[in-house]
Amino acid sequence: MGKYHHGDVRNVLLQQAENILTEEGPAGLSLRRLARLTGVSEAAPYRHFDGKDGILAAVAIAVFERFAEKLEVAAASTENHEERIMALGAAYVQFAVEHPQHFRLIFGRERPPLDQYPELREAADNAFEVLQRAVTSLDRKAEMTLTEAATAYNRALAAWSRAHGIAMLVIDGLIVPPADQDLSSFVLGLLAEDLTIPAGA
Amino acid sequence: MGKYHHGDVRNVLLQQAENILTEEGPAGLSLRRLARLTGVSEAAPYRHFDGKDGILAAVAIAVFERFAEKLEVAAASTENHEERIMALGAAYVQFAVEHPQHFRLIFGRERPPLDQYPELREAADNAFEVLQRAVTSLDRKAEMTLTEAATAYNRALAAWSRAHGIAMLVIDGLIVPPADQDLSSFVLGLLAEDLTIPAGA
DNA sequence: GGTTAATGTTAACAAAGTTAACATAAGAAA
DNA sequence: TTTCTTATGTTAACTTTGTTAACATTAACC
Repeated sequence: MGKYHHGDVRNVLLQQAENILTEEGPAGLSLRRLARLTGVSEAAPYRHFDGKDGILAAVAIAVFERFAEKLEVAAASTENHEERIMALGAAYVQFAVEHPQHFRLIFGRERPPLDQYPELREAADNAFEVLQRAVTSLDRKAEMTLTEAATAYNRALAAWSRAHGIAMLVIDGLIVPPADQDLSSFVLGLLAEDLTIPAGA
Repeated sequence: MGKYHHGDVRNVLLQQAENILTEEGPAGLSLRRLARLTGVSEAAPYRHFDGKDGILAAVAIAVFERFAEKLEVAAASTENHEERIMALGAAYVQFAVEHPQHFRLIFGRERPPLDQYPELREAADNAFEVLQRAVTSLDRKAEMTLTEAATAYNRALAAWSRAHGIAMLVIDGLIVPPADQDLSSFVLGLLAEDLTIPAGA
């Protein structure tokens, strides 16, 4: 009863890994369980991946790619610079809220170190580059002075940081979005909030 | 050779746990290793803590308390509202950068669930309350209209989010602070950055 | 002193990551 | 086709970890 070769075990493992991850987070993902659920021997995954980190890296790469896509769509939604920043921030947070486990995977402790998986680093860099390019309007960089470029870069970091912070704090339950408002308008409100104090103080 | 009772094993375990955590992060902390390093049997920790999560919770509580202290000091450093927000943000990020592992412990996946450890929840709430009180100037709340209070609350969230995002991204190596500038001025610059676009665009 | 609770200990268990040793399939080379 | 090599699977082992049970010792209190 040679039930050897199952077809493309690698992809099935990846898909299954992502399912588990979505439902239970990285804590619930064990190689052995993954193998069992996939209907393959407990050592089989090692033929296709560099151990557990290898699988996590592979999933993380896929997630980064989808994340980058969402960001690109958001960036393309408008030509206006401010609106674009807003759209990006909203998309950033939305992705985190819709796929908290995926978001945690690519930003959390369980993500394998970037410098050990070049493709992972590449996927990450690519996603962030979408952000940076959109926010700093790199296509006009040639016209910028050095200080202008520096300022633009800092604005990018500031916007990114805020979106990231909101995303983290919301999926962590530390910020609870008001129930009487939809998420995106809440997020947009936060993103637009200045630190400058209003007139009457 | 009855080397029973060692004194207060609980505190020694806690201290040792924090040492390990500082050097290797939560990944490197195993109960058995902790026990061995402490010079006690491998099951002894269970007499003092509710398993691994119990130890992590205890350490996290201590960290939250120190974190809250730092924030309080920063909040008390100035009377000016804007400056206070800045000081808080800077202190927030500084804590994260100086104690990345501790910061990750209290905000990351390895932190035991707040609703399972009431004291942990309390410690967390306390720290965040320092933030919120300082930023919304709760002492003047009586004079605020409802919308003013809501605005102030949102400003608090926005400022917190940005500081949190900066902290996360910096300790994750995703934002690299410029080498030719000291950290706090870099952070202050980011915190002060508005999303509004400069005049010439 | 004797009882009881707190605090240690050792021994066992299941689950996990990983590797080694072996088996089988598929494809290239003869 | 036959053979050699490589890719892919399998089982079995080893180590580490979290956790609990069963038992030992100390301290505290009547």
